[in-house]
Amino acid sequence: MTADGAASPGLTREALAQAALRVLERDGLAGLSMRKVAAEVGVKAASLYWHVRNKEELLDLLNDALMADAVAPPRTGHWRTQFREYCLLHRRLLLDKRDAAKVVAGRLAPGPHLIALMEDQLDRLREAGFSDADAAMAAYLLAAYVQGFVLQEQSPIAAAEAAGSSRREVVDAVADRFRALPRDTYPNLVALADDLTDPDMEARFEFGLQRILDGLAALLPPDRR
Amino acid sequence: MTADGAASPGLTREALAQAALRVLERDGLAGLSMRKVAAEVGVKAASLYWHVRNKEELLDLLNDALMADAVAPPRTGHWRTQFREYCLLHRRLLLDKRDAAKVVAGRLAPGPHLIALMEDQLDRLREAGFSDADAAMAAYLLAAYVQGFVLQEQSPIAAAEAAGSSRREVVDAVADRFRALPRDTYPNLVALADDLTDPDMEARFEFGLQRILDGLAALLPPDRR
DNA sequence: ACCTGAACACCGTTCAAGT
DNA sequence: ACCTGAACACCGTTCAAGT
Repeated sequence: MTADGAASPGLTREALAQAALRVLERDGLAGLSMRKVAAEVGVKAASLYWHVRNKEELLDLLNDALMADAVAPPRTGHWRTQFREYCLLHRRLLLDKRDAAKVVAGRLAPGPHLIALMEDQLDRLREAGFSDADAAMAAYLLAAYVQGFVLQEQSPIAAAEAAGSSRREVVDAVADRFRALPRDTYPNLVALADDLTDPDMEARFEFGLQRILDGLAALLPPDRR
Repeated sequence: MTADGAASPGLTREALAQAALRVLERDGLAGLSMRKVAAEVGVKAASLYWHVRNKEELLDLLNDALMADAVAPPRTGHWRTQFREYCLLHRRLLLDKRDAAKVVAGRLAPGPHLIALMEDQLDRLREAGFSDADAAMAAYLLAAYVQGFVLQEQSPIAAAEAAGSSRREVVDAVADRFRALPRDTYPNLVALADDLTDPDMEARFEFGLQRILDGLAALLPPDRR
């Protein structure tokens, strides 16, 4: 069927990645074991090592599978709105798959899907007028922001779920801790307890995003901002 | 000796945190087990559960212990230079302790040391002229940036070490992969391969930091920027 | 070429039992 | 009040052996 002449309908690395994706969704990253992925694909754990060097390599495959659904926003309008949209989409993508940020974080070998995304982003940044060096730095900065933010946003949820309480409860507990501090040594924490624990993460994400975009805009000549 | 009247020289939670810190430095986060921390403190693993609910709680203690060495920069000069210094120090702190960013990331319950730090930062931000809401958001943004950046920076090093190759080798390999891409479909990645893999993380960190500070400055009335 | 059984050296956590 | 032995239900990985 395929051009490479191999007839084997057997285990593909792609099939492995999909299986890992299902286990991730079901059991989270902490529950993702070689044994479970193997079972998911109808095989024993030891067999996986024929297809993959070790678990780390399986996570690389999973990483790329997570990026498979990434889409680029329409290439119309100001570069600022394009990149705002880019970051919102990327956050959504990571947020929608369980523990996705944890899988992606600190994994520097980009898979083919991420590579395609980077190419597109760099193209837009250069067209917007950024220098080569600035475009490279800006792409890195935006990716780091989104990943870092979602990691911060998603991990406590998982931890709270594991402990059996809701996100809302956890946040409220933190706010209460702030308010309960001695006002004379922690006047600012007491005063800003509500602002610090505002549960509207959407707004929080947007705030940081706008600051970064403002900062990037300042690199451009005034007529291109 | 102490005011609380307890004579027990036995295991403190503080001693546990210090032991965890030593194990972390020696074996990394992946090698940090309850059994090893117990051994480090001369006790069996099961005993730890008398002092701590579970491993998660031990990691909370470790988290706070990591923040114990944090220092605040001098409160002189422009708010911008104060917060630049703050972020540089915070990055240094995380970078100097093995896997520190991984421990800290996504752990939202702040320990006493982090609480003191937040109080100080909020105070400076408000004095600089930020509104309550903006000060809260800004503190979060800066912390998220530093943690996210160091996580990205530190994890691959650990992975490379585990695989037996140096960071330099890994980065070069990525650059080679970019350059080896077909130039017609990935012209930007090929052209910017060097910029994208610039190993000067110090400069990369500074770039993002300056963009964020620029963006924050734009929130202030012109005369206070 | 691909899969398995069995083993090795580990995990976190619980719990009855000790002192 | 604090610690232990022993057990349970897991891990990732290797390797000889199967087909």
